[in-house]
Amino acid sequence: MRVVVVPGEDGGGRAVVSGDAAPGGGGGGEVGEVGEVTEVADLAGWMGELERRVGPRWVVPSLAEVYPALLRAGVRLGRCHDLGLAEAILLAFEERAGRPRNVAAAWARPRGLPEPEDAKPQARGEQPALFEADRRTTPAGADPVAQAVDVLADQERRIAGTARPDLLRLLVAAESAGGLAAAEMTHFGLPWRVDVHLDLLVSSLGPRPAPGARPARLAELAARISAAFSGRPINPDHPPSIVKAFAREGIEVDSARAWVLKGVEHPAVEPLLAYKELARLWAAHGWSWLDSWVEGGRFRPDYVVGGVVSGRWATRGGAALQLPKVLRTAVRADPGWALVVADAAQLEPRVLGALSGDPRFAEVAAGDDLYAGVAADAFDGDRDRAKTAMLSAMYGGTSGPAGALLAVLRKRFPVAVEYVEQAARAGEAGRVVRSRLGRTSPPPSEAWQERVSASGDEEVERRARLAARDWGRFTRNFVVQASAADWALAMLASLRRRLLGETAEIVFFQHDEVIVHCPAEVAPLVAAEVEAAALEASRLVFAGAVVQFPLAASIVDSYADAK
DNA sequence: AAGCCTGGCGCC
DNA sequence: AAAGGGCGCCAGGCTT
Repeated sequence: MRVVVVPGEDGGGRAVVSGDAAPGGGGGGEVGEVGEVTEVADLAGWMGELERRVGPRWVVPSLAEVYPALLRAGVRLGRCHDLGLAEAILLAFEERAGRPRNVAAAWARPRGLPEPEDAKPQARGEQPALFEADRRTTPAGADPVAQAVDVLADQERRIAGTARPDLLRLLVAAESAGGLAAAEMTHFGLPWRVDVHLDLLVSSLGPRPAPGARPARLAELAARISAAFSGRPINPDHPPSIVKAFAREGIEVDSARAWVLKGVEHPAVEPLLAYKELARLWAAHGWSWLDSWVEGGRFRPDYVVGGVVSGRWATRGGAALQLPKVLRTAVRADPGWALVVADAAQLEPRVLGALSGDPRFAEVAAGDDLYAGVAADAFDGDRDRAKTAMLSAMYGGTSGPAGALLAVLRKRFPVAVEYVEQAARAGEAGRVVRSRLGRTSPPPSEAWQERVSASGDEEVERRARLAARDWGRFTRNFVVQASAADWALAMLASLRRRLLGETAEIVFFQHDEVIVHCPAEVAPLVAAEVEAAALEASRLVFAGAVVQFPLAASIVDSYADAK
């Protein structure tokens, strides 16, 4: 059973029960009978009750808008279809990404895509039209629930009309499960020991400075930097002034990046590198970060499901996906509880192996360490060179030794390398590419089209080639990154479903890594479910692939102790 | 003052 | 032959 729900005001809403689509989508994904619309005063209570009794698949315009309030009311949902998330995937698939046609989709649109001119944000308080007119089959002003039913049917029809409706259906289901998991992760929060974090800040930066002042340790380093430049005051936070200061000493550097400075012989280098590292900690994850993001021993970032075109998540505020490794020690299980930390090892090269079906690659990738296997087969056991070669294949790197290493890789694993090169050629030609499940790369902009097709002097044509290659690198990486995101999302969805009846909270998910917080005695079961979820994701996303996707779980007290 | 850009660096 | 993909966030400094 499916229940379509559109929230209204003051915690109420409207709902309608809708029949299930014909099994297997053989009937073209028609929505079955639609019942009477129910006016609900206490939406959370009503949904909680129905969830317990029936456990339907809920259909909502936007989980991000509905689910947090339900969670606060103590209601968790098992299964869901988020119309906005599904719409974003379908519009991209149909190469119409610029025109989301309902508010939820506009909200959920991956960042980085151009804002459509006709999708200006609604004024506050104004009741937005749920759907734009272009595809509406119900009359203007019709019940929003009826419109949602209509959109659901439309989406199912569009999915059924694709070459692989099974894969796209899986992607849409996984995306919605991700929407549920994301809201739950924010609700539960990542356990965060403020005292541990504060100790770390004080021991590395000194006591918390007054507002507007620099921490003592940074001020000392700044003084040492200025002293090293003949006492002339230098602002270490201003890269151009650092470049100029070195130039005055007769040292030409073309940037003030840490890795550039590492190659410079000068007394200012050591304090500068130390300053950069500490300034980063202070600015990005210092006292004000703690004030803003950690409350009651929990870090609660806002996750943006599908926020990256490849299907990776983004976050809004809190920089949750860039937690520096030194801070992992602040992530601790509650007393009597444990963290189950699981990380898919070498996910992207494994994904490339599975996508391409390269038989020799599958053979050497069988072991725990894929790069070691590739090295033994093609690089005289030199793991670093094997890794560089693989990364070049997936990222399009060509500088330094990368080109030559890639040539070796191509000779030994022609099928795997051809897979990404074909994606690169598609991008260079302005075509879209798709992930394993059908997540589709955005089409290049019109500005790109013009630049690439420009003809004229040598410089213009050189720029055209560069622009084409830039986009080729993007699509080359997209097929791997987005298919890895497919797998990770399917794994998360599977894990979430497996843990629904347990006392266990998924509290963190970062591209290829997941953290579960649970009572210590439940941890072994959770670890087993993590591995089962990885197997299930592999079976669903890469059916028949020889390549394995190990997801080893470790049970720890502190995130810093994982692996 | 607010918005945008750049350089830089954290994570995958 | 070929400038390694994706993000978020910060400070500084520019423009509006």
